[in-house]
Amino acid sequence: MRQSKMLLPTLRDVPAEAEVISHKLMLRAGMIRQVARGIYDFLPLGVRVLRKIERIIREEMDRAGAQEVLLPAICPSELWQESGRWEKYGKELLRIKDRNDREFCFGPTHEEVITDLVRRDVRSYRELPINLYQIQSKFRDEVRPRFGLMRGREFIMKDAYSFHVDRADCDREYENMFQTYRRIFDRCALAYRPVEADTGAIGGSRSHEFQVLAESGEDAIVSCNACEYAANVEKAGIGDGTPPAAAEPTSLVDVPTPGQRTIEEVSAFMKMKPHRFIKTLLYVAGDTVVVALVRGDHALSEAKLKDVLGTPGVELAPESTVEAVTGAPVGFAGPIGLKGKVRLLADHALAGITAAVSGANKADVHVKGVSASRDFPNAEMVDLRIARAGDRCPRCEGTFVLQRGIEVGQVFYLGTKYSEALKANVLDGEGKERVLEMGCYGIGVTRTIAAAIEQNHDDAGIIWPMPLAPFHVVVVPVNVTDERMRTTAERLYAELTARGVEVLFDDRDERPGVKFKDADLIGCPLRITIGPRALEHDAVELKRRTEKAATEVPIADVVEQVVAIVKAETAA
RNA sequence: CGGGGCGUGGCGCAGCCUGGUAGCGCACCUGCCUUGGGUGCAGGGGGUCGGAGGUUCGAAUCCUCUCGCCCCGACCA
Repeated sequence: MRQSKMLLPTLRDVPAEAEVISHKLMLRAGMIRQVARGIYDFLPLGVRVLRKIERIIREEMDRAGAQEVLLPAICPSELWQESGRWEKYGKELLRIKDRNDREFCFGPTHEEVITDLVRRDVRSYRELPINLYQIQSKFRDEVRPRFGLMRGREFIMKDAYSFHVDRADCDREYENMFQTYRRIFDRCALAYRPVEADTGAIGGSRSHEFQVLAESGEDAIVSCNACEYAANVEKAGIGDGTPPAAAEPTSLVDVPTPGQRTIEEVSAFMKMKPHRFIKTLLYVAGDTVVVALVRGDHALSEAKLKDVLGTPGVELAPESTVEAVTGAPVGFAGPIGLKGKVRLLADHALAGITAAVSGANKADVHVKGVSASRDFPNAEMVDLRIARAGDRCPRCEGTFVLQRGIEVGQVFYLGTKYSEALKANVLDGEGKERVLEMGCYGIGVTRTIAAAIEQNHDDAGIIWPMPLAPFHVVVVPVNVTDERMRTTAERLYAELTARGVEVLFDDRDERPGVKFKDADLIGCPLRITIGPRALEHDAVELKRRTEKAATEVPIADVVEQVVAIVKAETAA
């Protein structure tokens, strides 16, 4: 591609809208432009990178035995009514009506549509297993789109859905997809970790996220410093900590704490460390009220609470419920003397705690001397808290380190959640109807681009790994008005292109400095510079984007060298 | 949805407090110069100051409403 002809508007200044590095660099490099909140144009350079990732995904999904389909972006509400998600998905579902007032949504994910397809066209166990995938724009009317491509309202996703006659086969495919995802992200040259994850709104029972490690990541993950265990903090199992020193229960004493509601406030007011407190949180799950206790310095994981309760979701109880159950305004709840039948759950870290402080279920009063065994013996002891650095690994003697990650992919074991709702059955070998077991597997394609840049850049710009690079090499004649430089560059451009190398040819009549700055910003892995110095000995300069210095290569050899490097670094 | 901030040529900004008819850098166009890390000189084009209403002789500037965008908290690929 000739740069003089390419729509490649690089920017010297960073548009004010951008905050994180990937967003800034994509704007500056002329890859994307914002059209509306969370909605972007892809310019030619951006599209080239997008296609690279898509290609890797297609190759690996096909290799894994999946088949590509293309489902509609616009989905009829009826299917979503059938699964129950028309109501449940909430405002994130971008809804529209056609001219006849019939309701549709722009698909945020496609379990309903694919399950509908399969229930209509797959009748026999002999046609299974089947894994269908697509690469398509998805729409989620996010509360808070952010960070450019990291969280858009329209974004490109690879989504795959597999269907099986039994659990064992679905498990097999889960593993197959897990390994396929490893290959995909390995080929994208990303530093990532698969971590155990919550199943979220999509539903299901087993899930891993693929997290690209990056400071700017929105997710917090913990990984064991001794074994392979890694998980999202909201999901991570926590091994047994040191039990609190056994102490004789002390008697309960009310402490007036006027207006002190949060742990921080009461802790400061009473001059006691937060870990001596019991945080009492009221949740509603469906129509039952649950009281959850965690230690004052810990945070409750709603994902874990949800799992423990086996409900699709939990919400903090409204003020009126808190007052009805505790008899006190919000801020003074405690485990002692709750009214009515409520389910009481306590985090493991509270087992055996003595001389703790909690709310007294009276306005402006806390109580000290609380003892777990004496004062809430009926509480179910469960894992409720968000993991932190230093927590004990559930699998070994190691401890957790905390990292931030960008979730670029997730695999789910879905089970029969959708097949049951949509009545997707097949006949098995005995002629009996079986509800299909399902798995689903997503990759945020556009988010992967952002993640790749977060991980591969320097002060001058992007540093593409070869497999994702929009061009393998940029050819820069220092001065196009010089006859020999120009013709040499033209020749190399033609020869490299003929050999299958993707070349950006900077044929613009610009100063060398401008060209070098743009080349660094765009970040092609290789640069060939054609200038007077090397040309004197019939050579050009070959430089890697990762390196400062160039090496002189005879003109006669440079094509072979570049071809060899590109081949080596794009090998599947 | 709550809290904070910002809307002035393509991008980055000044001007607003203290009303007087729009400016700077970059980019863009023309010409000459220059050609190894965002070159120099000269000339030039481009802006309903986010929108609507109001105050005023006069509004980018003051007031009201509204729309958009960004950041911080509850969601997810």
